[in-house]
Amino acid sequence: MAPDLMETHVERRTTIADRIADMLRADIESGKTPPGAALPSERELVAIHNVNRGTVRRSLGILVTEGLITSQAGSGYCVRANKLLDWYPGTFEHLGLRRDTPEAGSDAWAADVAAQDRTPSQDVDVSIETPPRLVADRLQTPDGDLVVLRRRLRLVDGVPYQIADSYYPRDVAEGTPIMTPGDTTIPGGLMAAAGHPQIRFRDEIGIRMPTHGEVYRLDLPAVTPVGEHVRVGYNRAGRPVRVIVTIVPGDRHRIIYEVSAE
Amino acid sequence: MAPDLMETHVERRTTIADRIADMLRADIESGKTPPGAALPSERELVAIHNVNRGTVRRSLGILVTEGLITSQAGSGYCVRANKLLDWYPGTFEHLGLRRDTPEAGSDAWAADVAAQDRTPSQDVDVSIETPPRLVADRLQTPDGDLVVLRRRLRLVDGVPYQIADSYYPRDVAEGTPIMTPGDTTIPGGLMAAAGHPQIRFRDEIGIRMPTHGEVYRLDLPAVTPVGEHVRVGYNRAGRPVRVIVTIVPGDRHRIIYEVSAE
DNA sequence: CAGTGGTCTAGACCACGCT
DNA sequence: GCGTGGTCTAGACCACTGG
Repeated sequence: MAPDLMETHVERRTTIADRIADMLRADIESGKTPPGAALPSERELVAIHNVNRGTVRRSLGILVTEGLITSQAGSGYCVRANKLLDWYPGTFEHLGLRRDTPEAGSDAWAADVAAQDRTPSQDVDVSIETPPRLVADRLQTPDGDLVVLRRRLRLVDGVPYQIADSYYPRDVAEGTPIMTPGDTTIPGGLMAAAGHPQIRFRDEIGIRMPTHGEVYRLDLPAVTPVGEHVRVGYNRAGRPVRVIVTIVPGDRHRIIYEVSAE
Repeated sequence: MAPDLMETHVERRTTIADRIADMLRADIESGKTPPGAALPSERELVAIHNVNRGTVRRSLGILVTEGLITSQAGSGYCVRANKLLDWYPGTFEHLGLRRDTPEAGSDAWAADVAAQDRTPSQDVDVSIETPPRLVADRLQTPDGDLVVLRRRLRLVDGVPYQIADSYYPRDVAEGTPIMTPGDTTIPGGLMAAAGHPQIRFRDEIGIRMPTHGEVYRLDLPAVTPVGEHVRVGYNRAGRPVRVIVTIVPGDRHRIIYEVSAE
């Protein structure tokens, strides 16, 4: 083992792997290893620090866990680079409605993205399915009832950024523009067009690790946490008419609410 | 290697460690290994499955990463149990204010916890420090200026649940109840008492992995993502008078916003 | 084809928990 | 003092990437 790694080994409660990770992290944060740049290979680090490959792998594992680097078998490790997008799921100014209002429909997101000088796009498809229990509970549909599912994958500059799946009771959606697949824009919003303008909504935000399916759809690097944003929308009669489940990778988003009391 | 582990090794793209993790996970999800129960020791699993200890450690590492189990050196692995707490950082009904209003002060949280039949408590201390840049930017204080920091660790049933650190410009806080350490309750709220009632706020929510310090203060199991909730509060003059940074472990919370348009 | 990360084996020593 | 998890070593084979 290299002497510089050995010296502090006894006095501190830090492992060799920790200290190698610290050095690599310092190089990344100082800009010496810029975003996109390749790191030394595992076997090079073995030679540099005179330690075992398992130890080097543990060091790199720490940085992968922190989301600083990614690995690709056959190629190597490189520094990650992701720009944060500000997402405004609900913005209210002075009791008036501004950006993503209950009425505004789905282009509020596209407008937000464009306002940040980036290019939005969406993959949309529509199907009829049995909803997960979380959704059935919130839509108050009987057990086993089918609902309309409008699946969206939202991209920014061609990179997947969000999964936004909307669930509607069949009587609300059928025969309305909601059933139209593709990235369509309806003035006034989908819900108003369906005769159920949204008057109130309730947002729940959970923080968790992604499922395998989400990792695949969003092309997530390992160990990136996601937000699960569940919006239940209600019509004038107080009936829940839509549930939107949005999966928001933590490395690409900042969620913003603006609220005013007068 | 045990034959049952070897059989599927070639046909599927799953590792031995994956399959041992799958078996352990199935036992946890079926309730065969209930919350709080101990898992077999690493060396027992080595004997059971006839594989190397490193492989067993990788299996257990998968479950630790998923947040299903915790490890304790000298003792063993056990199944985790954590109840979710609903947190309402901003709840507005019919344009009126309900729970945590800009005016209501810090006991809104305690009230929410109590409403869920659980017992809140807080550790509070106050100091004067140079704020992190994220806070200085939002308070619009000159570089290097000192601010008042009110540090809170919020506990539920004696278990750490949130870190809530509030930052105030010195002229706003000094000579007011804000400077009082300990878990005090001020009717009408701290900000109103200081002569700066909050009229508007802006919430930013980021999702990330915790820092080492947060892991320690919140006693987090490995690989638990957190939400970083930053609230900037403004007074009538539109001046930012408070920044609250709340660290919310994902395994203990669901964040809820309720918004109404009429 | 040479090099890379991913996985696995078979040992070892340490600090810490429990009893 | 025995068993536990935490760390480290020194090998090995595989699938994949890239020139």
